[in-house]
Amino acid sequence: MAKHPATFDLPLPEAGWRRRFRRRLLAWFGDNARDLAWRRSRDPYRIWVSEVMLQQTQVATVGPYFERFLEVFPTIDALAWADEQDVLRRWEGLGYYRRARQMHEAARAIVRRHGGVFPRDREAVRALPGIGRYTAGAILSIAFDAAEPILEANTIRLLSRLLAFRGDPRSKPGQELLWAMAEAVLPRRETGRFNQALMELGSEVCRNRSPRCDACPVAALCEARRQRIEHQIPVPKAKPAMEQRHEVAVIVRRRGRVLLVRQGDGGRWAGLWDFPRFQVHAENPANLRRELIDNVRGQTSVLIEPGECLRTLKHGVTRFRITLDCYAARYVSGTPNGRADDVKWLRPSDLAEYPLNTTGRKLSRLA
DNA sequence: AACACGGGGAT
DNA sequence: ATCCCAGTGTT
Repeated sequence: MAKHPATFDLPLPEAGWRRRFRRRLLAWFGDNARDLAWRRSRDPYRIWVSEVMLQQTQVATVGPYFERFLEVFPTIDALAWADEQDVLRRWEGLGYYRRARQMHEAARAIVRRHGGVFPRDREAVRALPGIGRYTAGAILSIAFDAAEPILEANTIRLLSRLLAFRGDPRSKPGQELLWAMAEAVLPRRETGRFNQALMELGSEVCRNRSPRCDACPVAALCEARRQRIEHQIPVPKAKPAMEQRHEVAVIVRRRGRVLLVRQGDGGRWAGLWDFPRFQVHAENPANLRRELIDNVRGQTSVLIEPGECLRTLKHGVTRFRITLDCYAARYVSGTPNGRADDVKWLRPSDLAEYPLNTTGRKLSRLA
């Protein structure tokens, strides 16, 4: 191992190691690359869509969304001119909906600033909303073979193990080391294929729970393997305590229509529609009923008569485990608050046209 | 550095 | 039930 810069904890590999690593990795990838939809084209737009969908989202989950999205929005131009509600509708169920809104905004920026052509310039790409260091590197290398490194979940694990890096890979110094490693191993040519090979190996062989070192083409080059500490790397993420929370959603019916509200910017499900939904604190049914009525009135100025609980769903978000009771309610009188854009009485059959979050979609089948 | 952001796959 | 996933942007 070569001498390393003073800022790093560990030495980066020297030239001979890097050469052997690349050769073995690429040979392995030639035999083991999965046939993924976004690997069938080098259109930067398609690569971009796949990379954004794949942010914090598993390959298996993205699968069905990718082709459907591209059927409806086949080009940057098509996406740029689309209605945001339509974009969100195609994203429904994928989560992290900010990604869809930012990609829509970025498409408009590409039309405005770059004539509708995806830019090749690193700074221009990084300037687009929703494209950070990883996604920029991935698109530029995969679409254009630019000499850009990548660092994401799979390669963090792989590179950490290759180096036997015992620190926290999410920390500032950990990130610096691993980005330097990602750059150090990068070849001059075919950087896109190489970066995908890194991710593939990290995903399929250098797995989180049970790494398959017996099937790994670079096991002999792996410092964690040599020390038999591959199971201890990377160190697990600190988990914030889950908080229990109780919410109520209300299906307010009036003359064959149901009341929907649109979530404001910045928070959960921004831009999506939902049934009126509130956090409640009451323990017993009588108080809960009172609280429910007050909440609906407070947010919609609508008087309701709540019926029985239709069903209870449980779901978790980042910090909360939520129990959601869904009530049917009869409209009595009043007018919903808010702009007409944000509050609507919809025919149940029209709910299909509106982007809802996943629990909202489940409840919509009761409406 | 710590958080918020979603939903589902894997064990 | 728990951890994690082809991260980004804000505080």
